[in-house]
Amino acid sequence: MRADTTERVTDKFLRGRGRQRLSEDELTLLDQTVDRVRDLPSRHTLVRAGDRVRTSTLLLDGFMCRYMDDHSGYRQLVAIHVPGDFVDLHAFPMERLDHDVATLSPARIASWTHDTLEEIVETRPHLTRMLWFSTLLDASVHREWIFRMGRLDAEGRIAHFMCELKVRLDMVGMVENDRFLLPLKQADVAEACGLTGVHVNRVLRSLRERELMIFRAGQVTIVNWKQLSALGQFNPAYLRGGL
Amino acid sequence: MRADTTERVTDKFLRGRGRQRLSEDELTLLDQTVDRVRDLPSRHTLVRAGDRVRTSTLLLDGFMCRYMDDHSGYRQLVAIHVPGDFVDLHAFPMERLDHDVATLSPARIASWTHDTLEEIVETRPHLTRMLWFSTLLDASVHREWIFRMGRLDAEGRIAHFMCELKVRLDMVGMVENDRFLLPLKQADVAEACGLTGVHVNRVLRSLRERELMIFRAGQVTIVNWKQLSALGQFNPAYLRGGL
DNA sequence: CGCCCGCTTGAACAGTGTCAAGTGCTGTGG
DNA sequence: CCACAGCACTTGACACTGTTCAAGCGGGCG
Repeated sequence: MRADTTERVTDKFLRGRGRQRLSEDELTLLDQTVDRVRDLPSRHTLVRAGDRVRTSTLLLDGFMCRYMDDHSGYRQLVAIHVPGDFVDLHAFPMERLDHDVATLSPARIASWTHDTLEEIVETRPHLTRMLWFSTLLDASVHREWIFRMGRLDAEGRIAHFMCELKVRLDMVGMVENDRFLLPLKQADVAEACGLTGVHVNRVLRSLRERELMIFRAGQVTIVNWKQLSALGQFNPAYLRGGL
Repeated sequence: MRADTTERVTDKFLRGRGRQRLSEDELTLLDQTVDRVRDLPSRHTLVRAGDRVRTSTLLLDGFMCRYMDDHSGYRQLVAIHVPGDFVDLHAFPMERLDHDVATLSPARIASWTHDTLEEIVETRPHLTRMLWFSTLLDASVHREWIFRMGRLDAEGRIAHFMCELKVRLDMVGMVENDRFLLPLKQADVAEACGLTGVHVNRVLRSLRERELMIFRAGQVTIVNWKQLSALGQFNPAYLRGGL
């Protein structure tokens, strides 16, 4: 499909989030030290909670998520990832993860061994700091999710979730005319927002009927950004890392 | 009360969470480069969202929190901090924060200038990695909070919250006989758990009557750890960073 | 063609929020 | 020493949001 086999794997990394602070040299280093690039099928688990992890993964194409299971086997998504995101860079300092990492759609990923990252930390303070920064952006998003779950009702949560995805996808050039592909089931949205699938269905209908947004057939159309972002109390500052 | 004016400021840092990986040398360096140690009154705001931050703070004594406000002025706590926690180390790579940082009780803090941290990053790769690690532990806690809000009911959330505090305070020697001081109002617990103060009150009563735990007069007594941790689906692994 | 999965809808119900009133400390001033 | 104010906590009645359970729909794919 894409004719970009020569595209650098770091092409989307930190786009719109301080990428300009990465030197050409640093990007090249990352590109040249990639261990592996590969494709994963949809709904494939890449890392399981508790596993010892020896590589870290950058998402090049597709959607991934991180989640935790409760006692009854229900999932709670704790993060969703779009192209350009390091999905488990935190595994480098942590060694083990407290959650699973999986694809939501077919995905293309690049990975670096932790030995390579070790060497970067030893020799490249500025690049190290940018990698650190990128894991902290994830933490900002986590905090916003806590806010979303703690203070917003079902409509607000879904509105906020969609607003976040719109801005994040926009940063990597994946939104056109307020429209973007989102290969998620309603049940996935429910798992991300702490709701049941049934209720997500009802809220989506309401948002559609009130002409705020449409989510259908794996595609989102933002119809009324102003009202939607107000409903979700959405302020995109947290996605940019305050730079 | 405490006769430890000669105590190192880093005394509690990362205790129970990989502290043994910090060398004596590294701890000494941190101790010697402290910029300021000072006391803050209760309910004092240290950093406001959006402020440019030039120092980072380690909590020595007392309780602090980080929170975000919603449109109607209601708060959502996104983190709570106990002695030994760096409360805003993430401000070093981020420069600005997306949330406020405040004390919940009188507190004693130590701070380092970002210039000092910059120098550490330039010259001390291993220490840098440990500082990075410590910010990732915060992120683990964030994820657990997302899970708490998304998948647990009111009882589960409060049980989980109290279990987390018990383990974290235990790591820094602040629990005796399943009992610890917690200078929070019921309204604070509500803000941490995404509930109303009224409902927190009811749940606390129920937990007390069922002899799972007692929270009264700023003190928590865990009566039945097994049942309480089961109710909160609590597994402390995320607090130790998988080491 | 028929099955399966994801989406849709309805009805009854449970959990949590809201509103309002009341209790019991603790600290303060007369 | 008592009266009172203020604050956190407590309780009850009621409304509402979201869940649960159950049934039906529709389109893609073997």
